[in-house]
Amino acid sequence: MPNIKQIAEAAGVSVSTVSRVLNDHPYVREDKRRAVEAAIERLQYSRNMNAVNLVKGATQTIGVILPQINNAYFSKVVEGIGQQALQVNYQLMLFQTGYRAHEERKALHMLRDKIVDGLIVVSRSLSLNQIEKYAKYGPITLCEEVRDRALSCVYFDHYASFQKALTYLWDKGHRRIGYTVNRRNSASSAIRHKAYLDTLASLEGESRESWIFDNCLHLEDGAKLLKHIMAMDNPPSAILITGDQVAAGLMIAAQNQGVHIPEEFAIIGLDNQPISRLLGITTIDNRLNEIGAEAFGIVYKHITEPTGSTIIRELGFKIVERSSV
Amino acid sequence: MPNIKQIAEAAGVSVSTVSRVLNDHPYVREDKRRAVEAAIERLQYSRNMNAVNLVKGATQTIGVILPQINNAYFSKVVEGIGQQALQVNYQLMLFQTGYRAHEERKALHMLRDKIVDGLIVVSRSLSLNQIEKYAKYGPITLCEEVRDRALSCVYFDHYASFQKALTYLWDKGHRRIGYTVNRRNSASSAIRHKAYLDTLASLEGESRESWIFDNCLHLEDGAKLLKHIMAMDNPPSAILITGDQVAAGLMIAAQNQGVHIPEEFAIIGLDNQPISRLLGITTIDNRLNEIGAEAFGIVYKHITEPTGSTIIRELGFKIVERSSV
DNA sequence: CTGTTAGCGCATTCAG
DNA sequence: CTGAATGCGCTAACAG
Repeated sequence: MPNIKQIAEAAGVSVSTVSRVLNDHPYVREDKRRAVEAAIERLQYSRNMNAVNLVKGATQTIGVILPQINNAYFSKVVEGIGQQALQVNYQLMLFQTGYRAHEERKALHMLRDKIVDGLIVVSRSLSLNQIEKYAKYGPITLCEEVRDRALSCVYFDHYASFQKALTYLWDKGHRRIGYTVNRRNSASSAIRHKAYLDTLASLEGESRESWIFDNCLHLEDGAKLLKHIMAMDNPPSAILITGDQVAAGLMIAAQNQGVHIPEEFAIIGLDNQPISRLLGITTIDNRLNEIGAEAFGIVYKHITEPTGSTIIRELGFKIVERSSV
Repeated sequence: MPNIKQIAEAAGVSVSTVSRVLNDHPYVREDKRRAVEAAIERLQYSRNMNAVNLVKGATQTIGVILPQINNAYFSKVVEGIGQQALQVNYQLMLFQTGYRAHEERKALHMLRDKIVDGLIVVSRSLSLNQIEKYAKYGPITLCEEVRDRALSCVYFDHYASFQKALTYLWDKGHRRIGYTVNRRNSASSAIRHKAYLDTLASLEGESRESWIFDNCLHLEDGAKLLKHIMAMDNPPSAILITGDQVAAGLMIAAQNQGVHIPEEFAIIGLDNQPISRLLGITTIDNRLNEIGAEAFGIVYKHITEPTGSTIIRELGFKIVERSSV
């Protein structure tokens, strides 16, 4: 594997001239340029990007922290990130953490160690304090609402969406309304719970601990959920399911078992995944692709125009009415 | 951001000593080690991995070429890759190509330019000749059968699985059997088509061009497929659907429209995705996770024990009988 | 327009 | 056990 020096010799020029043609600089005489290109071709030269990265202090790569790839929600966000990255020739390095603090920290170290120029945190288990410590090493953007910290973010408003969806159900006549979450102790769950309590209080409706269902992330969890609900003494008449995979799992299980939705109880999903359309599930479109795209845009902006000031972006949402309510 | 030299000064030792403690070398006097560690802590030092990569000529990163992340099939493979990578502290760099030759080539360049130590090609559009050209830069492993080339691979046997599934349908009494593919002009499609013709010929059954359905990849494609089939003059009585997402889409659409499966026609899926279980779809378990895991194992082996000899690994499969046939 | 040269930050012989 | 010195491959002043 030849290096730039050997190309220079072969072409009868200096290394800087080679470097110039490599980087498309102007001011290189045409015959020399051609000589260099010929030498590159002949010796099968390719540049060692590690050296470039070292001297430039950047890698054109950004890291993505997420619990798992094989999941409709996360993949949709990552897809959005990837599409933007493509536009500006950046690479994506994925850190599948499984919500293990150790793995999340390893990803943070990649920023510190200059393996990546920036970081997007799609979902996390580490505390904001822990994450903020690494902000000095490079831009970090979270896909959740974060304020008054050295961290940027893009998010959709969990509170408002819950409020709107709950009110929607209320207006349809439901008085026993529950909801599901992925992890009860996550940041978004706290917001949602508050929205749940607040909204029902303002509607003078009832909220119940037993109408809140934890650990709902995958398709199969939806099937389990149905079973659980059918066995309840006083089940909710409507459920806000925070994830269309779960909603779909419940819906399919319901069809299998002859449970009629929305007659027996209503559901609203979240994420507007393709499957919800097929199953006629009313859902909330939270623009996951755009969240990813925006997240990338933000770290990219931080990299290219370092200002120090943090960026906070809220994305809208809308209820997609179908036939599960 | 301090460098190793400043740490050396602060600790009153030489850079080599610092480097030694950084790399856990033996033969460092305890007090010096502690002095170095203290300096590192105090100055908030972190190593610039680009320099390490440069001098070591490796990055502990492998690249993954795939058309898109947001897809149940590909994510499952990537998940498998990621799990193995984790074990040995390697990073994953994802290249979402959308089957664009240009993007695939860019990923190949990453290998040539030493950004990644190896490459896994989950699915491609570039020719094997094109890909093989880059084998000299580092190990490349494909997730499909490849022989007599400087490329390793891990695959499940499309031919045998088709043969088995077709025979299974035949034995259940079906005489008009069709199948779907994602891209008709892909490598695996050629194999499958041969298996289709061969198997039906040996069974003395009929094969028909109109029973072969192209462009079936996503959930929605399944719904379209159903529509298409219901409008056919002489529809197949059974379809081998190469992807559970498509099978699921068809199944759900069938339920919506009151089409009974398997009474009106039977289907067999592929990939054994969670959704096929929920929907009672008979499917072929092709161990996608393991394919990813094996693929990583192979490139890793090439990196750690360079032998030059190529590795070819075939993984078994089995039919998971449920109720769609 | 071109070449010389000084780093980028670190690992690693090679002498002690 | 330790330090000095060399080089990894490339970019970017700087001086012509």
